Amino acid sequence: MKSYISSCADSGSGSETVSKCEPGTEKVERVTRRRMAANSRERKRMQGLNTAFDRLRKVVPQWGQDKKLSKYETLQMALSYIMALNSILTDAERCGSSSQREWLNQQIEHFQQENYSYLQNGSAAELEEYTERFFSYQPERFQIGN
DNA sequence: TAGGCCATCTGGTCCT
DNA sequence: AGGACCAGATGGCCTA
Repeated sequence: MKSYISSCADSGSGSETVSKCEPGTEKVERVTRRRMAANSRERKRMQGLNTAFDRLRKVVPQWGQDKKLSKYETLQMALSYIMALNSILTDAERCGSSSQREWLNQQIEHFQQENYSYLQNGSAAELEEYTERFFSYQPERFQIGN
């Protein structure tokens, strides 16, 4: 799999180890067990994090159908998506109640069209620039909690 | 082949 | 002491 230079605790997953410790002692064994347990916990933690990213990918607009968003892109998209929804809700409060539904539909459609074309043709940097321009990103407006 | 993205290992730090 | 979290290092895979 992968090779790493470590102090003495091998992962048990096929790593190549350059050992600086004397083998066979109780202390070494204990350290090794702890390191392996820590590695296992870390893998599990990262898997949980990746599961969360996958769930997030399912609820934000995608790059077309096939391209999977990277973690960075997923966070950027989630940010712009939340800001867009927030913007829509904020502006909707200023609308008359009779035309509100129609206006909301127009806003949502507009967001989807604009966003989709950027996602298909633009780079991450362009998307970020677009997001700031289109939504007039103002961090202080979107602070949550204290 | 270079660069981007990712998984994994590891040691440090903080918290319980 | 041990677990959670984090950042750096490393190497594999994929794509332009």
